[in-house]
Amino acid sequence: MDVDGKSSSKGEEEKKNAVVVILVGAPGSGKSTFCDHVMRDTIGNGKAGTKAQCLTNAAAALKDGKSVFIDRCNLDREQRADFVKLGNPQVDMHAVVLDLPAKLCISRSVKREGHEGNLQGGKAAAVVNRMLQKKEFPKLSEGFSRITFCQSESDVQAAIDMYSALGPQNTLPSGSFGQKNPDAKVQLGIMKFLKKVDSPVNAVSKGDSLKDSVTTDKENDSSFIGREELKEVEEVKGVEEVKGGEDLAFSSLESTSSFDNAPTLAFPSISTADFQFDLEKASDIIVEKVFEYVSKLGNARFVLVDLSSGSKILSLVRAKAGEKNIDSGKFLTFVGDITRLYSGGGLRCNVVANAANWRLKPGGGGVNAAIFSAAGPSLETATMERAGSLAPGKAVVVPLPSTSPLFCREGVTHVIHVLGPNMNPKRPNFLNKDYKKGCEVLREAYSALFEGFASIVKSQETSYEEPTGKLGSVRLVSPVDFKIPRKNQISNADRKVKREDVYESERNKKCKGLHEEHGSKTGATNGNDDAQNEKNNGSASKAWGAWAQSLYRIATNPEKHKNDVMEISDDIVVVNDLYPKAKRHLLVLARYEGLDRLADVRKENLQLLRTMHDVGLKWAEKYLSEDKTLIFRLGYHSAPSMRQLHLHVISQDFDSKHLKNKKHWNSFNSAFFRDSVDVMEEIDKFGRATLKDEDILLMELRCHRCRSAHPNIPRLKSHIGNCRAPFPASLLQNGRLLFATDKDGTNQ
DNA sequence: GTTCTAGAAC
DNA sequence: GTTCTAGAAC
Repeated sequence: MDVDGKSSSKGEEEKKNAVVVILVGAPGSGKSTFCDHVMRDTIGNGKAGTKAQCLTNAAAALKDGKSVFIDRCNLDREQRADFVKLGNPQVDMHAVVLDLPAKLCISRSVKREGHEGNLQGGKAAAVVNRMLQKKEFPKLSEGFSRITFCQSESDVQAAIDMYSALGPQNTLPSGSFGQKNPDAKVQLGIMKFLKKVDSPVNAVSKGDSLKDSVTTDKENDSSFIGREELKEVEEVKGVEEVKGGEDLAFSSLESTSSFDNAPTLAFPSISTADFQFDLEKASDIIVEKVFEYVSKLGNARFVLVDLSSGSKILSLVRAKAGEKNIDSGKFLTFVGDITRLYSGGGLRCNVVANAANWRLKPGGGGVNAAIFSAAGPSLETATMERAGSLAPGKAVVVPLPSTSPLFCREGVTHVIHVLGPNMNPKRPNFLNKDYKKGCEVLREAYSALFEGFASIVKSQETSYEEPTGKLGSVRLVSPVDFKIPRKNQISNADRKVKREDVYESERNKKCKGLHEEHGSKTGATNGNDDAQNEKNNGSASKAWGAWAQSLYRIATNPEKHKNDVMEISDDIVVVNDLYPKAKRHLLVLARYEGLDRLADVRKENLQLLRTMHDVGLKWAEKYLSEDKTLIFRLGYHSAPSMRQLHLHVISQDFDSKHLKNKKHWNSFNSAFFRDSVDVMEEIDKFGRATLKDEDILLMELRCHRCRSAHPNIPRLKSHIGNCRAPFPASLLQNGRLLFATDKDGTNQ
């Protein structure tokens, strides 16, 4: 079935409400079923036609004033373009995206016999798999006035109901609806796709499901809002695409583009929720303050975030920002969860503002509860070290410990708590309708917030480790302060000096030196080391088990491991990995006490990273000269199992009996593996490297060259033994991969 | 029946 | 990090 015509009941004037609905989805996603449910009559009797026939039929049906549903896969933009052209000012173009779990599409396709696409049996899985890899979701900019995403059977049913009920007199709101977490990187393995019934791990809905969006829009009587919001989502999608390419799982590889890395502050509207501040007045102040700071802060971006898709404050602010001609590249509004901007929306924000309470404690509700909960207990500890309470109109900058999920998952380096004026009689510091005072305090609050952000931007532009100290009403404290145990109650002025002392003794001394000075410490038992870890991080960081100490021991006493060590210097030790995961797999260990993993690395370690990289390069080149078929990659694991910072230098054949499980594969072939070149760049720019959560290791198995998915390790290994596809473009950039060179110096 | 994964123990 | 092994998947 290619084209279905839905007859408009009667009369000429209904023509203007005719609609072309393009169904977008893989085979087995339920496009035909969708049409069957919505349609009364079908053109083409369910037989497949050519695209040309389909277009002709569709045009004819439209001429008759009928609505048309296009039932082809339409998974890429080019395919859709010709159908979009059918639209004209009298005809709305809609897209319905059936983005159901791959396992469902596959199992349906496999079952189906004699379906027009001739996709039976085993081939179906492969075809669906391939199509899903290449899918390009439709965007409003292609010419659609409405896009409905369906990501579950219930979404599909809701869409069917909606289109079935669509009479000739009514229209549906414009905009894009129902797309959930577009960044669902962690997918279930293919076997799970085929077998299990549960939905994808990341299918989180935050009230933006199809039904919610539609209702919200009705309540707000505005299709305009829907459309505008889509623009925001689209902008964010743009970001996602820039870095994501065709494979979401690899998006972070390319995420270091300068655009994406502009310092960005995400902030909720202060005081307008629980504190009941007037929205009109608040939106004026937001726009006024953003206007003031946007020009001051170079390429820094500001993002106003609200959870609800029908948010009044967002539309007010958007309209007023438009009037003031604020650069839309620097000030965005965003609908979504402020604690999942990157993982849920592809939007990278290094600083997040919290609408805090005066006690700076978790709980309450709204943004404050969400941020404390998402950041984990380390945020509370860190906050309490900065300040015990907060007055209205003030803000406090808190660097996030690298152990915080908000840091690892979302790339947030700082949280700025800000307290606004309160107009709610049930809350502390109630201003009793005194909006003169209220506006004053709200202005002060945004100034403090943006000054805090400015100070972070500034400190990152210059040296990350030289905080500018007190700035306006904002206290900025270097992240290193976390290393000071809480009991050290010292003045702020003393703190900086003290901090450097701590830093000097705990970080910069090399193992060798430390060993001489504190002989007992290096020989300390496991238990003591763990205690040290606990104390230093001020949070429940992963303790290193006894089995995780071997690299640490080698780095500390390389002379005792003469048989294993290939190179020793003051800074590094080179060893072969005891369980190599490829033909060549060696480790460059840092010989610095306290540098246990990438999360511990700061800007002052940049030279060390460069040294490690150069040593790794030297060894890779040596092996490349011996075997020109090898290809090398240098990088770090986001969360290593073994203590002591180590750089992996690993050939890309992955031909090894020691590569046995998903974790092994994904730790070298997902964003969990941080290329050394990217790590150095991030440390240089931001003082920290972005790290991926261990969740990503459970991701499906994909070939690192052609990106095809495989059901299990043995099959993957037999595939990679033969696959000669070129590597993905992202890996070929910036010297992430090292190839042997010909005599004339060109790459092979 | 064999193959493969994933969690616990080390 | 690996090894061991129960039980799921085939």
